[in-house]
Amino acid sequence: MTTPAPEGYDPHAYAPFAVTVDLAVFTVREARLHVLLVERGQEPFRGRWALPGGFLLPRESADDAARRELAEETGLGPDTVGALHLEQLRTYTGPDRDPRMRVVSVAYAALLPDLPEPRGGGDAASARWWEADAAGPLAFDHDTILADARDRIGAKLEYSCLATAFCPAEFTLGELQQVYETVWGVELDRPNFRRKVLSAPDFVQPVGGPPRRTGARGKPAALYRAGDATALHPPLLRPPRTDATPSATEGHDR
Amino acid sequence: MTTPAPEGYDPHAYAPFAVTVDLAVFTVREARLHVLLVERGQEPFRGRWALPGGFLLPRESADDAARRELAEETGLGPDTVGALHLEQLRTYTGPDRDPRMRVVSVAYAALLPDLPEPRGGGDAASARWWEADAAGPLAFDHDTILADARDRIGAKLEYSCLATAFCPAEFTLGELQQVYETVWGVELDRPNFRRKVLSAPDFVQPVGGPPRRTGARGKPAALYRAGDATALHPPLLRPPRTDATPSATEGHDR
DNA sequence: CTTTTTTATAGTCACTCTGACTATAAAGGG
DNA sequence: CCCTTTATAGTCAGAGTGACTATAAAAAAG
Repeated sequence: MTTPAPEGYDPHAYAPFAVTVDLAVFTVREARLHVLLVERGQEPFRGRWALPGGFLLPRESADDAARRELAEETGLGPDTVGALHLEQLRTYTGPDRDPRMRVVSVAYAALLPDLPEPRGGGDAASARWWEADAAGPLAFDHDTILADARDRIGAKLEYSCLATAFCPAEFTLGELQQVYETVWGVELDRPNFRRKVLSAPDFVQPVGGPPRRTGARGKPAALYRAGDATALHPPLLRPPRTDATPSATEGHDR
Repeated sequence: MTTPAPEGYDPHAYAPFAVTVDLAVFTVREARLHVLLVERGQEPFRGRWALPGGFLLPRESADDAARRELAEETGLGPDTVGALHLEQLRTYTGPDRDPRMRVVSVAYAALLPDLPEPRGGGDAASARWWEADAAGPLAFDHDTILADARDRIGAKLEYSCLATAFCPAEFTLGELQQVYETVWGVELDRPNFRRKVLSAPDFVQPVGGPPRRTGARGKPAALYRAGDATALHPPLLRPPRTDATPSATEGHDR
């Protein structure tokens, strides 16, 4: 940056911006994709739901700010928040995206296993999970951010090992498949899914010991934990949708 | 953003940041990947090379700023700049990335066909193409940005139709293959490459008329232009490198 | 003008991967 | 004890891929 650097270099000669982070926090519960939203307590968009987020502190990176805000909104311990998958999505810079002032926002996507209801700790008076499809019109440009985040997550499931971030430490292949089916909105063939996951090196590793027994019906499933790989070879391509879905990875800025 | 919104909402109560865009502008010339760099005229990093870029104007989006800066640095007409492929990479927010002040930078990658030397118009006194592998230590965190940009471009060639952005309006399959080989740093089998490109729907369309005749040696190649597709089905996966290359898509923020 | 060289394009073939499907195993419920 | 449910194993045809060979169309060499 700053290539055509100014002479005296007075910081106030350049337009100051407020910088925030916005978080699209996803989980899969009851076979549906959920997103964490908070209700706004004041204008603008008072009473509307919004993605959690907040301002960067003066000496804080956006990654740090995202983890801090996430801990505040969810009440998760810093150990949990420090370990979870957090991915920078893109930055939204439309000049009118906040009616009060010029704000650029660095958006993140975070993936969580199914957890108990968030404790509305910190400043978020009311935070709760919403089914992603039912997330009404949100404040600011958060509908756009949410849609971009869903697209990105869906795409990354294909060629990364991201899906395990939705699962608890130990999980069955059925649970992992449920993640794919929920995010993609398709049904997958179980033996084929199994074959592909197990043939991808280091995607999952079997965990010894007896299978977990919840009040489930059929044959108990073997447990796995996430492997060391981060990329998926070969990729797990989602079946082509009959209705042409434009990939929507391109173009818009606000 | 701004969920825990303040009461009186004084903009100066929140840390102001300067916001810039940085551009990693790539082209393929003589079978090598090149990147556009500018030499810094003042401190810090005086005399070092850097990615072109600059500050956002008060009512300008980052996309607009990127196109404006690109036009200024390259001397390209607004029509050309308006049409080229510009992709937001990620935003760099390390608190110490600029020693003078707090600057967050939205990084973009841009792809150009091989063009004559940039006219150092605008404020960039000296802008020139550097071979990407020979781009020495750059100013600020631009080495990181450049490396991230190369990773991203290489990955996107696999599953998008991005490669045509490196080619002129009409190109041969050999030229398109050269783009893949240069960016990936591998050699590809020509008949197989041809088969895959032509079988991908709407990746390229043949252009009628006589083949272009430069002083080339062998049988003249048919010309194609970019098709309507933006995504590539099936993807054109790069051959697995013998030396394990970590995908480097994850993690670092500055 | 013929031959050689060079590049583009067509075609082959074995192997792998994939999707669709069937079969068996291990649990719980009646 | 049989039936239902879920997990896991296996099968098979077709698509896709990598490695390779063959032919076509140009320019350069002789």
